[in-house]
Amino acid sequence: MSVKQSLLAILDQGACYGYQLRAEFDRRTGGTWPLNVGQIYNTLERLERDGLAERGETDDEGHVFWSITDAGRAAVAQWLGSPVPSTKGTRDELAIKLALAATLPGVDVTGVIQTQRRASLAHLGELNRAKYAGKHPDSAEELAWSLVVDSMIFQTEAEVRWLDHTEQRLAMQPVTPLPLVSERPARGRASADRTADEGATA
Amino acid sequence: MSVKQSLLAILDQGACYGYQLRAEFDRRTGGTWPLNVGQIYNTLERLERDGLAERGETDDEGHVFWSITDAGRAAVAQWLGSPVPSTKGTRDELAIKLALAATLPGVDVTGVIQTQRRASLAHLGELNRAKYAGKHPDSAEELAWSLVVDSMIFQTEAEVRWLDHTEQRLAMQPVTPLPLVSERPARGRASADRTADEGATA
DNA sequence: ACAGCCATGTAACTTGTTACATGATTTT
DNA sequence: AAAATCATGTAACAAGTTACATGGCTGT
Repeated sequence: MSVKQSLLAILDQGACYGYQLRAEFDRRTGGTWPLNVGQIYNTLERLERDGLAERGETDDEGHVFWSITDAGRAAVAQWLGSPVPSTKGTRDELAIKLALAATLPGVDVTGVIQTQRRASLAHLGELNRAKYAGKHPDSAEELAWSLVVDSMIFQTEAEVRWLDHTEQRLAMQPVTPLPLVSERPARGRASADRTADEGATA
Repeated sequence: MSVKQSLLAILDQGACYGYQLRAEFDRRTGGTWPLNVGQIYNTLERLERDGLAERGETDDEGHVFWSITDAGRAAVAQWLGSPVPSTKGTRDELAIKLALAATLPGVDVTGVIQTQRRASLAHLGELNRAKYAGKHPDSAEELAWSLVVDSMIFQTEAEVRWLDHTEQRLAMQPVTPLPLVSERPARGRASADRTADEGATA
């Protein structure tokens, strides 16, 4: 949900045509978010539909220029002024995967963790190699790129730490795998003494 | 892309009907991945379309049971046996947002960072509060839930560290914002001396 | 009777992603 | 002439999300 906003933020600097828009996006993210050209035109039409951008003139070379609307400018300000929406609940694939692996009978959780750990460490190595591959962030482009790489490094490091932490926890307190509940839940309203403890996780 | 796999992994334990499937998923993730009931039926049909699950009998109470196929079992083994795909390039909304904010003229990057930091810390507080809210992970369900919460905590902590790190970096080495390139890129093949340094970021 | 859960499903929609078609221009 | 790039677009698809319709069962 940030491609739309990103393109809009660039459009806020001045009218662009599609291809140029991608170039600007690439330049500012160092290609860390591979953006297909076709996607630009999709997104632009969606922005137009939502009243955030509008199709402008075509110059003599055939470039179709797009500009931002007032509503679009407001959307950019809103985007930059508010934090990234912290999704209540994870959409973290790895966390869910391990939680499932830990509670399903017959799954080698430790094996899953080890495999993941190896892959994450390898990924981390690649990231660090890319980071120090003779590049000194002297230009603004490279600095922006290295910020994104740093973010990936930090996230991956956290992933590894969590994997280790989880492995230790599971070693100390082995999980009894949960089989499928054999008896089906009773129909009708739940008994009244269970309705109060719902908000705990929220 | 893990809902499909998750449901399939549960189906691997035995035939289920839709509603039961969601209950099992919820139980094993502690509701940290809010899964709409309707989504179950969508997903089941997609699994069927892909030959990973198949519609089975309906019992006398009207429950439509689903079971896993051989291909589905293979898919589960594959899923659990291989690491989560490390997307080349981030899809990290926050990283991209900051990279853009840092390279666009007229954006208060520090403000963006501070706002985000406050929000992330608040989120972290909620997570820790939820974690220690009288819950001791004695049951397998609660342990699985607490693993997911730990994952969120680790990720959010990494986020805050990265924000601090980024703020310091930008303070030491201010970014000259990049205006849109005024001259349009030349058409035709790029000059030969730039073709070699593409693979560096990959 | 009514509220509320159990249970199945349908339809629409959002964002992201990929493949393809088309043609102009420019360098080798 | 061939290859590569610039440039615009269309179509289809994948995955997730939400809203809604429908009906049965059960406890208050």
